[in-house]
Amino acid sequence: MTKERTYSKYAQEATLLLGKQIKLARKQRKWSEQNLADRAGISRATLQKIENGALTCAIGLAFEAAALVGLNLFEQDKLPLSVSIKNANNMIALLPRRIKSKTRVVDDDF
Amino acid sequence: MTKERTYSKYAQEATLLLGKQIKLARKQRKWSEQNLADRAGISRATLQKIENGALTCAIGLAFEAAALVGLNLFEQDKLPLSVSIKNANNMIALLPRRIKSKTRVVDDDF
DNA sequence: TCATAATGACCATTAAAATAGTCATTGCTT
DNA sequence: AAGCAATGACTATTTTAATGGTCATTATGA
Repeated sequence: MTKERTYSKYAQEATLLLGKQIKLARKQRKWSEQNLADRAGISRATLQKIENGALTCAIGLAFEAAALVGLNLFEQDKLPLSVSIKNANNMIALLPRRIKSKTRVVDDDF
Repeated sequence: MTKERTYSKYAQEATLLLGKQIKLARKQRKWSEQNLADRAGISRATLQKIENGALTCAIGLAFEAAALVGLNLFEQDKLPLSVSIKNANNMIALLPRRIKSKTRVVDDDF
């Protein structure tokens, strides 16, 4: 028995939703799986996993496919991603460089 | 020479932004890297890659970390993710099951 | 109707991620 | 001021993803 990894419902649903949105956008563009896979530079098998919400796929490949079909990740902040990145960096810079955890983490691996 | 994979600027920035947002939220919660890694059930090395915007990390692991620090992916649609998934499925069901690509894909692998 | 190609599902192989471990540095707390 | 723990970086090993291939099915365009 290989160590079974568990994912939160949220992570599962977010990944699945991304995949479904990619699939929908691809079909709206009338692109076949192979067509989009070629554009993204990935195999059709991998694209199928992405569209099916596989949690193990590389995030860069999934985001690449999403970008190709015109999906807008992080649409909430209407700012360019580069600006949002800088904003996040600025926020991080305001916080202590090192965090001393007060809390102990519970080991619920039983 | 291993075949070098290229990513669009958009995929790179989206991945980096997600990582920075995770890092920021983690610090705001005063969690150390090890602390969050333990909660997510991943190694500290992997969490570092995620926070640094590595494109190769498993999307499920990244989303898991994001969920743990309270990030809201897909915030634009205020609906529960499960509802959004169903909506996407309904939209997909309205489209032809198979797409006959008219366009040929250009092979720019030179 | 009919041929074609899109889809879904496998499998074996190869490439790469995830891990545990280590080490040096240095910020934070007391 | 001092000790400790957080961070950043790296390595070898194990685990797993990504690939290319195949095959059956069947929706779709001609």
